[in-house]
Amino acid sequence: MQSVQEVTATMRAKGLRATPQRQCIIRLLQDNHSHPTVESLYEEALGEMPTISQRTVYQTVHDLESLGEVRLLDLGTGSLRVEPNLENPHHHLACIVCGRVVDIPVEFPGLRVPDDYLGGFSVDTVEVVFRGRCETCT
Amino acid sequence: MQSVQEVTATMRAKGLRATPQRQCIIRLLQDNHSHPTVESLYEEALGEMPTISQRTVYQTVHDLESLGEVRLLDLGTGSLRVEPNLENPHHHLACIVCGRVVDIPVEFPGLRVPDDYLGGFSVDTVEVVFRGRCETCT
DNA sequence: GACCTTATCAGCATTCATTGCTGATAAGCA
DNA sequence: TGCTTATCAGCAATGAATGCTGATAAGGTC
Repeated sequence: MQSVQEVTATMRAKGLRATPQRQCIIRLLQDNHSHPTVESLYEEALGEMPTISQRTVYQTVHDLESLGEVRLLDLGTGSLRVEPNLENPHHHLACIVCGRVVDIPVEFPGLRVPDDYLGGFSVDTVEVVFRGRCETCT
Repeated sequence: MQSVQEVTATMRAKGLRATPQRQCIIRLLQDNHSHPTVESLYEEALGEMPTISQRTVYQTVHDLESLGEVRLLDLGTGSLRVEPNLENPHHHLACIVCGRVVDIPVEFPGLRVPDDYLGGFSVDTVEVVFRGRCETCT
């Protein structure tokens, strides 16, 4: 995602208000490669804004998705995860025990649906998920 | 998955009881390529067994997973989907609108995590999900 | 800087998928 | 046929996510 200044500018350009709550969440997502859940984002935000509500975090994260600043991942870990790193295309490696997710910044050429199997589908995205156990969960 | 007879034999061998409810669900899954949700399986089962409970369907489906007869997929469509086709390795194409899932029986060579990025992870499975819109949802 | 309009917020209730729990039932063995 | 005990039905409970509403404050205007 872009810098806090750029994102807030984009929000204002779209008629959205750059509230302290939103700026706080945007700040917490800067250079964040931990794929946080909304819950963990919320808990971090509580440190800076003791009255922020979980609802606001959900809303903000969805707003940021609409603006194209983050992606919301469902990797089967039970809850939504926020992915602010859209600049470098990559795939994911997820721990089936603790839910930790790390980026695999590799492109796999030839990863497309053969025409025979398309059956009228129009494909937008390809997602590769490697699953296993991380070092501490082995 | 194997035939109804084979699966029930496997269950008995493992000390599980082959109840009519379980046999009904196993039958509904035979040659089923629709990736049904538990809810839809339950509704189909109600036609044959009007008193079966959703809870039983959940339990049975998990039991079948433990026996290695089915896989339970979370493709981000909001609910669990049952995959009885484990014989032919394949990936998935999912409609982001209606949740329909079809198999893509293609293997992609070279789909592995480069050692540089493993970081102590031991990888068990690779899953490729193509997302888009199916013909009727376009 | 003060004012006003209205998007946003906090907090709570609600939904939906899934799992926990318990007395009653029936599968499969002797 | 009878007995033991896994399984079932039905309901309550959990957890993630969303809907709702009065109160609040962001940001443009004067």
